[in-house]
Amino acid sequence: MLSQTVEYALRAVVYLADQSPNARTTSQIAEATHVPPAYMSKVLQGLCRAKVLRSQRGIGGGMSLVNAPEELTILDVVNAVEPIGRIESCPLGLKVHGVHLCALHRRLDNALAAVEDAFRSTTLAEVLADPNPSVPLCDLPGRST
Amino acid sequence: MLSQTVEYALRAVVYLADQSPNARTTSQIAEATHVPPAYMSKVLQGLCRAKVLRSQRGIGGGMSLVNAPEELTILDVVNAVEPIGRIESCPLGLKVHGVHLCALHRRLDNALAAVEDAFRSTTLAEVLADPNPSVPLCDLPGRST
DNA sequence: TCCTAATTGGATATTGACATCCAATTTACC
DNA sequence: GGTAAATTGGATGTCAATATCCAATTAGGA
Repeated sequence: MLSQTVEYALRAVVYLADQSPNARTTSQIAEATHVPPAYMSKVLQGLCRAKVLRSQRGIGGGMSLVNAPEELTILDVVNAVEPIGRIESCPLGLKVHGVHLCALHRRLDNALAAVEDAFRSTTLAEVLADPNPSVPLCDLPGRST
Repeated sequence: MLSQTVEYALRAVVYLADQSPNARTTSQIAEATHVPPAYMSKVLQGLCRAKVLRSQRGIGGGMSLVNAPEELTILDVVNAVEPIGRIESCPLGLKVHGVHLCALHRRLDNALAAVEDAFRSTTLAEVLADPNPSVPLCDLPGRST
Protein backbone atom coordinates (compact mmCIF):
# COMPACT_ATOMS: atom_id res chain seq x y z
CA MET A 1 0.00 0.00 0.00
CA LEU A 2 2.79 2.40 0.90
CA SER A 3 5.78 2.04 -1.40
CA GLN A 4 9.20 0.95 -0.29
CA THR A 5 10.58 4.32 -1.33
CA VAL A 6 8.17 6.15 0.99
CA GLU A 7 9.21 3.87 3.83
CA TYR A 8 12.88 4.61 3.15
CA ALA A 9 12.27 8.34 2.91
CA LEU A 10 10.45 8.40 6.23
CA ARG A 11 13.23 6.48 7.94
CA ALA A 12 15.78 8.95 6.61
CA VAL A 13 13.78 11.94 7.72
CA VAL A 14 13.12 10.50 11.17
CA TYR A 15 16.83 9.92 11.56
CA LEU A 16 17.73 13.41 10.40
CA ALA A 17 15.04 14.94 12.59
CA ASP A 18 16.58 13.16 15.55
CA GLN A 19 19.99 14.56 14.61
CA SER A 20 18.58 17.96 13.70
CA PRO A 21 19.87 20.51 13.01
CA ASN A 22 23.08 18.67 12.24
CA ALA A 23 23.85 17.19 8.82
CA ARG A 24 24.60 13.51 8.24
CA THR A 25 26.16 11.82 5.24
CA THR A 26 24.30 9.47 2.93
CA SER A 27 26.35 6.59 4.28
CA GLN A 28 25.48 7.41 7.86
CA ILE A 29 21.80 7.71 7.02
CA ALA A 30 21.78 4.47 5.04
CA GLU A 31 23.47 2.56 7.80
CA ALA A 32 21.25 3.92 10.55
CA THR A 33 18.09 3.16 8.58
CA HIS A 34 19.15 -0.23 7.20
CA VAL A 35 18.60 0.87 3.61
CA PRO A 36 20.87 0.02 0.64
CA PRO A 37 23.28 3.02 0.43
CA ALA A 38 23.11 3.42 -3.34
CA TYR A 39 19.35 3.48 -3.33
CA MET A 40 19.12 5.72 -0.30
CA SER A 41 21.28 8.15 -2.26
CA LYS A 42 18.56 8.40 -4.91
CA VAL A 43 15.81 8.77 -2.35
CA LEU A 44 17.66 11.59 -0.65
CA GLN A 45 18.19 13.32 -3.98
CA GLY A 46 14.44 13.32 -4.45
CA LEU A 47 13.88 14.77 -0.99
CA CYS A 48 16.35 17.53 -1.83
CA ARG A 49 14.55 18.37 -5.08
CA ALA A 50 11.34 18.57 -3.08
CA LYS A 51 12.99 20.96 -0.66
CA VAL A 52 12.46 18.68 2.32
CA LEU A 53 16.21 18.26 2.73
CA ARG A 54 19.18 20.37 1.81
CA SER A 55 22.49 18.95 0.74
CA GLN A 56 25.99 20.17 1.30
CA ARG A 57 28.89 18.74 -0.64
CA GLY A 58 32.47 18.35 0.48
CA ILE A 59 34.12 17.66 3.78
CA GLY A 60 31.77 18.05 6.71
CA GLY A 61 28.82 18.09 4.35
CA GLY A 62 25.81 15.84 4.12
CA MET A 63 22.05 16.01 4.32
CA SER A 64 19.98 18.01 6.78
CA LEU A 65 16.39 19.09 7.26
CA VAL A 66 15.30 22.34 5.66
CA ASN A 67 12.63 22.90 8.34
CA ALA A 68 12.53 22.11 12.03
CA PRO A 69 10.95 18.76 12.99
CA GLU A 70 8.03 20.71 14.47
CA GLU A 71 7.29 22.16 11.05
CA LEU A 72 7.65 18.98 9.02
CA THR A 73 4.77 16.53 8.70
CA ILE A 74 4.68 12.93 7.56
CA LEU A 75 2.54 14.14 4.67
CA ASP A 76 5.27 16.55 3.56
CA VAL A 77 7.63 13.61 3.20
CA VAL A 78 5.10 11.34 1.52
CA ASN A 79 4.12 14.04 -0.95
CA ALA A 80 7.76 14.69 -1.77
CA VAL A 81 8.31 11.09 -2.77
CA GLU A 82 5.00 9.76 -4.00
CA PRO A 83 1.87 11.79 -3.33
CA ILE A 84 -1.26 10.04 -2.10
CA GLY A 85 -3.11 9.49 -5.38
CA ARG A 86 -6.37 11.18 -4.44
CA ILE A 87 -9.23 10.50 -6.86
CA GLU A 88 -10.01 13.88 -8.36
CA SER A 89 -12.30 12.83 -11.18
CA CYS A 90 -13.94 9.72 -12.56
CA PRO A 91 -11.21 7.13 -13.34
CA LEU A 92 -13.37 5.80 -16.16
CA GLY A 93 -13.35 9.20 -17.76
CA LEU A 94 -17.12 9.35 -17.73
CA LYS A 95 -18.02 12.93 -18.57
CA VAL A 96 -21.15 13.22 -16.47
CA HIS A 97 -19.37 12.19 -13.32
CA GLY A 98 -16.76 14.92 -13.57
CA VAL A 99 -16.25 16.48 -10.17
CA HIS A 100 -19.02 14.43 -8.60
CA LEU A 101 -17.55 11.02 -8.00
CA CYS A 102 -19.85 8.00 -8.01
CA ALA A 103 -20.59 6.13 -4.79
CA LEU A 104 -17.68 3.74 -5.32
CA HIS A 105 -14.98 6.28 -6.01
CA ARG A 106 -16.34 8.68 -3.41
CA ARG A 107 -15.78 6.02 -0.78
CA LEU A 108 -12.34 5.12 -2.06
CA ASP A 109 -11.33 8.76 -2.10
CA ASN A 110 -12.69 9.30 1.40
CA ALA A 111 -10.38 6.56 2.62
CA LEU A 112 -7.44 8.21 0.88
CA ALA A 113 -8.44 11.54 2.39
CA ALA A 114 -8.41 9.99 5.85
CA VAL A 115 -4.86 8.78 5.29
CA GLU A 116 -3.83 12.20 4.06
CA ASP A 117 -5.37 13.84 7.12
CA ALA A 118 -3.65 11.43 9.48
CA PHE A 119 -0.30 12.11 7.83
CA ARG A 120 -0.88 15.87 7.74
CA SER A 121 -1.63 16.02 11.43
CA THR A 122 1.58 14.35 12.56
CA THR A 123 4.88 16.18 12.72
CA LEU A 124 8.27 14.56 12.89
CA ALA A 125 8.74 16.17 16.29
CA GLU A 126 5.67 14.31 17.55
CA VAL A 127 7.02 11.04 16.24
CA LEU A 128 10.30 11.57 18.07
CA ALA A 129 8.59 12.68 21.27
CA ASP A 130 6.30 9.66 21.38
CA PRO A 131 6.58 7.90 24.76
CA ASN A 132 7.08 4.53 23.10
CA PRO A 133 9.37 1.80 24.42
CA SER A 134 10.45 1.14 20.85
CA VAL A 135 12.58 4.02 19.60
CA PRO A 136 12.44 4.57 15.84
CA LEU A 137 15.42 3.07 13.97
CA CYS A 138 17.09 2.22 17.23
CA ASP A 139 17.88 -1.40 17.97
CA LEU A 140 18.06 -0.92 21.70
CA PRO A 141 15.44 0.35 24.14
CA GLY A 142 16.07 3.98 24.92
CA ARG A 143 17.78 6.65 22.83
CA SER A 144 21.26 5.10 22.93
CA THR A 145 22.56 4.61 19.37
CA MET B 1 -1.93 4.13 -3.59
CA LEU B 2 -4.56 1.64 -4.69
CA SER B 3 -3.38 -0.50 -7.58
CA GLN B 4 -4.94 -0.50 -11.00
CA THR B 5 -5.90 -4.13 -10.51
CA VAL B 6 -7.88 -3.31 -7.36
CA GLU B 7 -9.71 -0.55 -9.21
CA TYR B 8 -10.58 -2.95 -12.03
CA ALA B 9 -11.74 -5.64 -9.62
CA LEU B 10 -14.02 -3.21 -7.81
CA ARG B 11 -15.56 -2.03 -11.07
CA ALA B 12 -16.27 -5.60 -12.09
CA VAL B 13 -17.81 -6.46 -8.75
CA VAL B 14 -19.95 -3.32 -8.70
CA TYR B 15 -21.22 -4.20 -12.15
CA LEU B 16 -21.95 -7.79 -11.20
CA ALA B 17 -23.62 -6.70 -7.98
CA ASP B 18 -25.89 -4.45 -10.01
CA GLN B 19 -26.73 -7.38 -12.30
CA SER B 20 -26.94 -9.83 -9.39
CA PRO B 21 -27.82 -12.64 -9.24
CA ASN B 22 -27.39 -12.96 -12.99
CA ALA B 23 -24.12 -13.94 -14.64
CA ARG B 24 -22.32 -11.81 -17.20
CA THR B 25 -19.53 -12.73 -19.60
CA THR B 26 -16.01 -11.39 -19.34
CA SER B 27 -16.61 -9.35 -22.50
CA GLN B 28 -19.74 -7.76 -21.08
CA ILE B 29 -17.97 -6.92 -17.83
CA ALA B 30 -14.93 -5.51 -19.60
CA GLU B 31 -17.04 -3.33 -21.86
CA ALA B 32 -19.23 -2.03 -19.06
CA THR B 33 -16.25 -1.18 -16.89
CA HIS B 34 -14.00 0.21 -19.63
CA VAL B 35 -11.22 -2.24 -18.82
CA PRO B 36 -9.04 -4.06 -21.40
CA PRO B 37 -10.86 -7.39 -21.93
CA ALA B 38 -7.76 -9.58 -21.84
CA TYR B 39 -6.63 -8.09 -18.59
CA MET B 40 -10.07 -8.11 -17.05
CA SER B 41 -10.09 -11.82 -17.78
CA LYS B 42 -7.07 -12.28 -15.52
CA VAL B 43 -8.54 -10.11 -12.79
CA LEU B 44 -11.76 -12.10 -12.82
CA GLN B 45 -9.80 -15.35 -12.61
CA GLY B 46 -8.22 -14.06 -9.43
CA LEU B 47 -11.60 -13.14 -7.98
CA CYS B 48 -12.81 -16.65 -8.75
CA ARG B 49 -9.83 -18.23 -7.00
CA ALA B 50 -10.59 -16.05 -3.99
CA LYS B 51 -14.17 -17.25 -4.01
CA VAL B 52 -15.60 -13.79 -4.55
CA LEU B 53 -16.96 -14.78 -7.95
CA ARG B 54 -17.99 -18.06 -9.46
CA SER B 55 -17.51 -18.91 -13.13
CA GLN B 56 -19.62 -20.96 -15.48
CA ARG B 57 -18.32 -22.07 -18.84
CA GLY B 58 -20.25 -22.68 -21.97
CA ILE B 59 -23.33 -21.10 -23.51
CA GLY B 60 -25.20 -18.88 -21.10
CA GLY B 61 -22.24 -18.96 -18.74
CA GLY B 62 -20.15 -16.16 -17.34
CA MET B 63 -19.20 -14.64 -14.01
CA SER B 64 -21.47 -14.03 -11.04
CA LEU B 65 -21.21 -13.12 -7.38
CA VAL B 66 -20.85 -15.95 -4.89
CA ASN B 67 -22.53 -13.91 -2.14
CA ALA B 68 -25.33 -11.36 -2.21
CA PRO B 69 -24.26 -7.69 -2.50
CA GLU B 70 -25.40 -7.21 1.11
CA GLU B 71 -22.86 -9.77 2.25
CA LEU B 72 -19.93 -8.56 0.18
CA THR B 73 -17.73 -5.71 1.38
CA ILE B 74 -15.22 -3.57 -0.45
CA LEU B 75 -12.58 -5.09 1.80
CA ASP B 76 -13.50 -8.58 0.61
CA VAL B 77 -12.71 -7.54 -2.93
CA VAL B 78 -9.54 -5.67 -2.04
CA ASN B 79 -8.25 -8.57 0.03
CA ALA B 80 -8.95 -10.97 -2.80
CA VAL B 81 -6.76 -9.02 -5.19
CA GLU B 82 -4.13 -7.29 -3.11
CA PRO B 83 -4.57 -7.18 0.66
CA ILE B 84 -3.88 -3.96 2.53
CA GLY B 85 -0.29 -4.45 3.63
CA ARG B 86 -0.74 -3.86 7.34
CA ILE B 87 2.51 -3.41 9.28
CA GLU B 88 2.64 -6.40 11.59
CA SER B 89 6.19 -6.10 12.84
CA CYS B 90 9.17 -3.78 12.55
CA PRO B 91 10.06 -3.37 8.83
CA LEU B 92 13.69 -2.92 9.80
CA GLY B 93 13.70 -6.31 11.43
CA LEU B 94 14.77 -4.84 14.73
CA LYS B 95 14.30 -7.58 17.31
CA VAL B 96 13.37 -5.44 20.26
CA HIS B 97 10.52 -3.78 18.43
CA GLY B 98 8.80 -7.04 17.60
CA VAL B 99 5.10 -6.67 18.18
CA HIS B 100 5.46 -3.18 19.57
CA LEU B 101 5.89 -0.91 16.59
CA CYS B 102 7.83 2.31 17.00
CA ALA B 103 6.08 5.67 16.87
CA LEU B 104 6.60 5.99 13.11
CA HIS B 105 5.31 2.59 12.09
CA ARG B 106 2.52 2.68 14.67
CA ARG B 107 1.17 5.80 12.96
CA LEU B 108 1.57 4.39 9.48
CA ASP B 109 -0.21 1.22 10.48
CA ASN B 110 -3.00 3.17 12.16
CA ALA B 111 -3.65 4.89 8.85
CA LEU B 112 -3.75 1.55 7.07
CA ALA B 113 -6.11 0.23 9.73
CA ALA B 114 -8.43 3.17 9.12
CA VAL B 115 -8.57 2.32 5.42
CA GLU B 116 -9.25 -1.31 6.22
CA ASP B 117 -12.07 -0.34 8.58
CA ALA B 118 -13.63 1.97 6.02
CA PHE B 119 -13.55 -0.76 3.41
CA ARG B 120 -14.83 -3.38 5.79
CA SER B 121 -17.83 -1.28 6.77
CA THR B 122 -19.10 -0.76 3.25
CA THR B 123 -21.05 -3.42 1.36
CA LEU B 124 -21.59 -3.51 -2.36
CA ALA B 125 -25.31 -3.14 -1.71
CA GLU B 126 -24.64 0.16 0.04
CA VAL B 127 -22.58 1.40 -2.87
CA LEU B 128 -25.39 0.61 -5.29
CA ALA B 129 -28.06 2.13 -3.04
CA ASP B 130 -26.17 5.39 -2.62
CA PRO B 131 -28.39 8.36 -3.54
CA ASN B 132 -25.73 9.82 -5.79
CA PRO B 133 -26.42 11.59 -9.06
CA SER B 134 -23.45 9.80 -10.58
CA VAL B 135 -24.26 6.12 -11.00
CA PRO B 136 -21.23 3.81 -10.84
CA LEU B 137 -19.96 2.74 -14.28
CA CYS B 138 -22.93 4.39 -15.95
CA ASP B 139 -22.30 7.16 -18.43
CA LEU B 140 -25.75 8.63 -18.10
CA PRO B 141 -27.50 10.05 -15.06
CA GLY B 142 -29.90 7.45 -13.67
CA ARG B 143 -29.74 3.67 -13.88
CA SER B 144 -30.28 3.38 -17.63
CA THR B 145 -27.47 1.35 -19.22
C1' DT C 1 -22.56 -36.17 -31.58
C1' DC C 2 -21.42 -31.68 -33.31
C1' DC C 3 -21.18 -26.79 -33.02
C1' DT C 4 -20.79 -22.76 -30.55
C1' DA C 5 -20.13 -20.03 -26.35
C1' DA C 6 -17.37 -19.23 -22.73
C1' DT C 7 -13.58 -19.70 -19.25
C1' DT C 8 -8.70 -21.31 -18.35
C1' DG C 9 -3.89 -21.28 -18.51
C1' DG C 10 0.49 -20.45 -20.74
C1' DA C 11 3.57 -17.57 -23.32
C1' DT C 12 4.92 -13.13 -24.20
C1' DA C 13 5.61 -7.94 -24.22
C1' DT C 14 5.94 -3.49 -21.85
C1' DT C 15 6.55 -0.36 -18.22
C1' DG C 16 7.80 1.49 -13.79
C1' DA C 17 9.75 0.46 -9.08
C1' DC C 18 13.70 -0.98 -6.91
C1' DA C 19 18.53 -1.31 -6.84
C1' DT C 20 23.63 -0.91 -8.07
C1' DC C 21 27.81 1.17 -9.82
C1' DC C 22 30.84 4.78 -11.24
C1' DA C 23 32.65 9.00 -13.34
C1' DA C 24 32.03 13.91 -12.72
C1' DT C 25 31.44 17.70 -9.76
C1' DT C 26 31.58 20.51 -5.66
C1' DT C 27 33.59 21.84 -1.30
C1' DA C 28 36.41 22.19 2.96
C1' DC C 29 40.79 22.26 4.75
C1' DC C 30 45.90 22.04 4.60
C1' DG D 1 46.72 24.77 -5.42
C1' DG D 2 46.16 20.05 -4.05
C1' DT D 3 43.80 16.42 -1.69
C1' DA D 4 40.19 14.09 0.44
C1' DA D 5 35.17 14.12 1.42
C1' DA D 6 30.82 14.23 -0.20
C1' DT D 7 26.85 14.78 -3.44
C1' DT D 8 25.17 14.47 -8.40
C1' DG D 9 23.79 12.38 -12.51
C1' DG D 10 23.90 8.81 -15.98
C1' DA D 11 23.98 4.04 -17.33
C1' DT D 12 22.58 -0.27 -16.23
C1' DG D 13 20.27 -4.49 -14.22
C1' DT D 14 16.33 -6.99 -12.10
C1' DC D 15 11.70 -7.95 -11.01
C1' DA D 16 6.76 -7.34 -10.34
C1' DA D 17 2.56 -5.04 -12.24
C1' DT D 18 0.18 -4.30 -16.25
C1' DA D 19 -1.37 -5.89 -20.57
C1' DT D 20 -2.10 -8.90 -24.82
C1' DC D 21 -2.81 -13.05 -27.48
C1' DC D 22 -4.05 -17.72 -28.33
C1' DA D 23 -4.55 -22.74 -27.89
C1' DA D 24 -6.87 -25.88 -24.78
C1' DT D 25 -10.76 -27.00 -22.11
C1' DT D 26 -15.53 -27.08 -20.56
C1' DA D 27 -20.38 -26.93 -21.18
C1' DG D 28 -25.02 -26.05 -23.26
C1' DG D 29 -28.22 -26.92 -26.96
C1' DA D 30 -29.77 -28.57 -31.59
